[in-house]
Amino acid sequence: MEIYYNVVRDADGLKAACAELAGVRSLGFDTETTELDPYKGDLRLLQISTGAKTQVIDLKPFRAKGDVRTLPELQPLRDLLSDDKVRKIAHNAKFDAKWVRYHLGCELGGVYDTYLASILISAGEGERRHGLADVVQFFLGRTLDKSEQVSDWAADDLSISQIEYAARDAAIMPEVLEKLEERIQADGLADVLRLENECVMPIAEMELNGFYIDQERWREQLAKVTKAQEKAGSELQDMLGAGIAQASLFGRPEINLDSQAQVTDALVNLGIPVPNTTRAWELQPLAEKYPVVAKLLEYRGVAKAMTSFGENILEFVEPKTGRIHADFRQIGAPTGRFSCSKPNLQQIPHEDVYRRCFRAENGRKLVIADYSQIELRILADFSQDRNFIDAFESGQDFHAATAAQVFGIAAADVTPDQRSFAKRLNFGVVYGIGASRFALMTGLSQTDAENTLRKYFATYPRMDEWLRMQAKNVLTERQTRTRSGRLAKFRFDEGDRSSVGAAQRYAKNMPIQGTSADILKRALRLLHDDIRGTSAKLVNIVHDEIVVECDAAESESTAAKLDSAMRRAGEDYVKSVPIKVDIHTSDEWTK
DNA sequence: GTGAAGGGCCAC
DNA sequence: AAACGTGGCCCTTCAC
Repeated sequence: MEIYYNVVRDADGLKAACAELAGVRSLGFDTETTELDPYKGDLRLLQISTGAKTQVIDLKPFRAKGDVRTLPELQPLRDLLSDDKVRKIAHNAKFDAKWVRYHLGCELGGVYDTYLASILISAGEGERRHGLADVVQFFLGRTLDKSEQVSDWAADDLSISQIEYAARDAAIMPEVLEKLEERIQADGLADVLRLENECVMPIAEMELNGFYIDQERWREQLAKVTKAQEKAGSELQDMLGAGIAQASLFGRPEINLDSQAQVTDALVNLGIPVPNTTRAWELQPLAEKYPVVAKLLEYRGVAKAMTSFGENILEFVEPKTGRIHADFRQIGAPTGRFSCSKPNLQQIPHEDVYRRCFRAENGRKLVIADYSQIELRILADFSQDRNFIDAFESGQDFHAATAAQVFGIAAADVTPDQRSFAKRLNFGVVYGIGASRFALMTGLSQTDAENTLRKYFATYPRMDEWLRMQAKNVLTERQTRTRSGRLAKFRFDEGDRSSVGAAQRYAKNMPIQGTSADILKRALRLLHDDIRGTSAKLVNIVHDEIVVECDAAESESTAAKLDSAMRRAGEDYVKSVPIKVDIHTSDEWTK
């Protein structure tokens, strides 16, 4: 493909290029960088394309004149990039947005992300990849050469081949958008794509902000866990070894305590009836009778703490900021939920010993907010069940209210046991639980579990109806949606009961889990706009929770903004059930 | 040596 | 026989 491009290397050239681009409403956009991490490398090229002509802006000569974050002659470029009335079509725009934000000091406005669009179109059918070359191949039927992607972008003089590669990636974007838009419109995905596009910049900012971790505190905790692991490990080794015949000159063979196979063998040698798996919930009943099983569970606990939540997390601290900048995937799950890695800040244990290590920097506060029972409220709204909605509207303890209705007693008479039952029921139905699993979970007999579920669904008949309808419709329609219009398609083998069952449970859960994700994403955008220009920074999200760090003096106004953004976002998608946000301010990421 | 699969377990 | 949804990370085991 012939490519028509112009390389910009000075202020006059930039001014001319920006003047030429002024008035164009939709532009292909891409960047080339010397590293993948904006804290570690330089932004080298920005490519901005009308499709017919591509401006390739080389920042290297500008960098020689001073700090490109503030250099006045780059202002026309910043104005163009931050203008949200000018659409920037980019593939995985979060990447480019982070570099623009950190290295040019402005937001990327008007994001249209072809990567997210492609994922939305595939609707959870996981067989397709979504790299730019894959998307171009699939939607345009053309092959895109990505071999220059990993070339040396720090070189003094870039090769013609590098420049052409860079220009081509931006130039192709308007065409990709056109093809994607046909499918987006046809599949009714325009609203959810807007939601996703508007969320890109808040997430880019959050990753740049990072979450402060008190390394000293973390290491103190780690030292305690290390001691506990050594102690539990050697005790467990002795207890397990007691069943093994004294073997060789070298004493008892050492058992690898992390190997299920070896541990299971050792337990069998001790005459312990080991269940099919050695998972904690299976072993728990044996722990009372057999001290060695209790010790195994204790060891597992500390070993998990050591490996998943040990020294390795500190390796992710960025030296320039002293903070952890994790990687958030915006459509991490087909339901629309985020996933998080390197490290996963969504799975830090609840215990204060871990969470208190994540804190505000000196002179600042954390404002921590989460949606109260958002998934149950969404289910209530989808099903329009009167009893269910009433329970929320009354404002009383929801699980207690369920218990009162299921057991046919007054709310005041609900025992803690009954409330706990109701709570597990409430969460179970969101996942499409069955009687046998509920029996296993609660210790009820199969019959009692069935009766309890029957009573539960009799209490909430419209909810029962809605869940059944979801399970029924998926068989013929093979798809379902969230409130934003996010689509999930299903593949299952009609002859295979387990695959049908799995699809039916997912059809019940996906609209609920996915609408919760819709709401969080909407809230992030509203918040982003409301805190612009203040000291507040988004630092973490965990499915139904948002953590913001701000100056201590601004904590009250930040809390009000966060509360308002989350509430409005909830009310955008849930109309007939009140939205409740629990919010508090703290020095640390604790309750 | 490297990578995939499976078990186990952390979060919501 | 079993079946409670979504992730990521660490470990062992096993194949290449």
